[in-house]
Amino acid sequence: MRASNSRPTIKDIAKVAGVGVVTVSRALNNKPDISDSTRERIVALADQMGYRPNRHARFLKLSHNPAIALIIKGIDNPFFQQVLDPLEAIVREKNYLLTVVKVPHWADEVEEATKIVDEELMAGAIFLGGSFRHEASVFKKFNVPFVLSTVSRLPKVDDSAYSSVAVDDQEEATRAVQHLIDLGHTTIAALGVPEGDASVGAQRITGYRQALSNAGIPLDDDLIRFETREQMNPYTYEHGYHLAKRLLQERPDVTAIFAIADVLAIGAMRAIREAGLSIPDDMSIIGFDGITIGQFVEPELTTVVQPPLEIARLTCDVLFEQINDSAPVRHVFVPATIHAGGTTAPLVQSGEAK
Amino acid sequence: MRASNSRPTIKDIAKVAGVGVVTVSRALNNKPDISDSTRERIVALADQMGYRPNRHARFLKLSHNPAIALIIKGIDNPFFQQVLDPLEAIVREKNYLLTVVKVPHWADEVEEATKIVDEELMAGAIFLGGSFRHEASVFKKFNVPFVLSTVSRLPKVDDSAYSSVAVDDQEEATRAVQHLIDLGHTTIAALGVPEGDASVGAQRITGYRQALSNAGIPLDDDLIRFETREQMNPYTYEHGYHLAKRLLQERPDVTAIFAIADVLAIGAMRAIREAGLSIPDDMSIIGFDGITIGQFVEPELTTVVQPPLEIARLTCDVLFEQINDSAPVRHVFVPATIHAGGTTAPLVQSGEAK
DNA sequence: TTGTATGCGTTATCAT
DNA sequence: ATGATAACGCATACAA
Repeated sequence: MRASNSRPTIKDIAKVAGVGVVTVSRALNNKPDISDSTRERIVALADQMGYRPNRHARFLKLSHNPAIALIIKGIDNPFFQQVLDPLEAIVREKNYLLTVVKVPHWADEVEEATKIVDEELMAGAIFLGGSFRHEASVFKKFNVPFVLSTVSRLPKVDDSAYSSVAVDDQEEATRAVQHLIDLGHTTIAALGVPEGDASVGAQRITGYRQALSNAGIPLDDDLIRFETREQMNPYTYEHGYHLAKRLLQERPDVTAIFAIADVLAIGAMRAIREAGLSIPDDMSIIGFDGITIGQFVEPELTTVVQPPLEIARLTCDVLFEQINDSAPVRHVFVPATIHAGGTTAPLVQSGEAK
Repeated sequence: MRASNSRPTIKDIAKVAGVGVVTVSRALNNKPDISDSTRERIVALADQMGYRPNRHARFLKLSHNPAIALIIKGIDNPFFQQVLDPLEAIVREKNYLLTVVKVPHWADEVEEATKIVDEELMAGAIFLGGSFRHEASVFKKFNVPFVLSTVSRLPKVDDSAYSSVAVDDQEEATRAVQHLIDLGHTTIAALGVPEGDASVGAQRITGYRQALSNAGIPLDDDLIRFETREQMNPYTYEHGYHLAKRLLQERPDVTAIFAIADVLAIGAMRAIREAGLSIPDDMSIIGFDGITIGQFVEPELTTVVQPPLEIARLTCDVLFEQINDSAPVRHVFVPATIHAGGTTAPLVQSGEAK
């Protein structure tokens, strides 16, 4: 039953067609130096015999494997799905195979990627998300082109060591918080980057601090909420829920929340409702990402929208120009937009809070 | 720059170590017939030289590729993510590589799968979701074990042609609709399986009809809503929203909705709110799947919960017992449970609707 | 315990 | 235009 032994090889086809293997190879790969008549004959025969090329054999010889590894960490965030989808389409369109490797959020994504890429002799890699705690050295091991998607600056690593396509997380976060400040809020909490995350989470928090600082609002670290439970994905509705639950208990003076991800915001919204507060009248909240579900919760989520299609397209552009043309590393920033939903409102100046 | 030419092979290691290639091969694969001292020496050397086995070479020889293809159609449904995640973990734990192939919902998933599996000489395949319009014949082409996950009965195909792990979609749908009937509803609409879908969608609609029939409620096909726009994924919030929007305009007599997927239900909830109706007082709605976000919308979604972990585990069980022990095909049904949220309520007997 | 020779399916080189 | 042969990296049967 465990067939596959029955699969015809070019040798079999050659035998049946009464030609040499190399002729078959040429016919199947649209190479020159072969008469149209024999080509057609062979192609038809191969099709009829149910021939499939053996990638292992082919790429053992060619040592060029048209495959891209897509390393994705923290898949739970639906936003990644929204960029993964077009990414996959584009890669396939270029006749490359995309191998998606999900790594648990506590694992070392670069380590995993190196292994896969090396063993499979892949042509390149894309890191979607991820929290890079790495030193520059780990990227040295990487001997194929790679791009960081939705991740921009890496604090410990020199720009020249990698490429990236992302929104300016810090800048956009500042704008988001500025939006809350413009509405009159001054006691603004932030949810929640775990310590040690050296990536988008940290940058968005930096943006938060920046906005407060710009506005002359004193920083209060107690308002920056996160949790560091091991083996727990920080980008989940649950996490946002728990963070907000505690926040509301401990800090009834808060009137607005900046969540570094929509999933956290949506989880927080439930906690806010459970606390008997109304959104946005008693509590404003703004998210980050622009995931689809944000438009279907009540009220519709106000958030910083990252353009998934554009990110996907640019990621592929940068990657393939490195693969095909040996182009140098590049850092692309794409603009985000604030989508005004119904979760933010001007601060009501009165003492009736709580 | 495009290195990978620099990767050491066992030949290089053998040269440096002053031994034969076969000794290296044995050392690296923990084979017997090799002294511990040389093994350790070689392993250390390989590590130091940054050796990585070349899968192409290895599996060209072995013609057994420890890789599983995961074909997933209609990825937009978040429920698939919830089973994909543990699935991936289990497969990796068994030291198999999982290649996820997403196919657009209008493509032929079996065709795609056959190609990949053949070319990569994969050991097996898992179909996650999908709408199988196929005749039995297409499965004959498949010469490796495969399992349909979250899909049970295929109308046109004999049971002996495939394995499956899923809830009993028809039965559970009947229970869901029965739940609405028990609350006193009689004018119950259903959202939305496109015509031609021969899979879970159709079965859940069949379950809906069954429930009405059991209760002696006359069937009204106008209450079964779906759309057949080409190239449009039916399992989205948007789709549910549009279906409900029209339904509410055309049929103000409806008091309850059965959605064949949670995404549709959640999309519909927005349409219901926009129509000025309250959930569940003016309109009850029940979903199917048990996606996480259902617990974070307001009110919390009442739904039929499929157990993703159990489905993932059983899918792997069935697949690997076929791969390793040549076990026969098997059909596993897992029980679902109705999660009582806040979107269903007893019918209020009065004329104030609308 | 270790090494030599062979072949997996394919493509490139060099012939004819 | 076509074919014989070598080579890709690895693992196995067999010999030493």
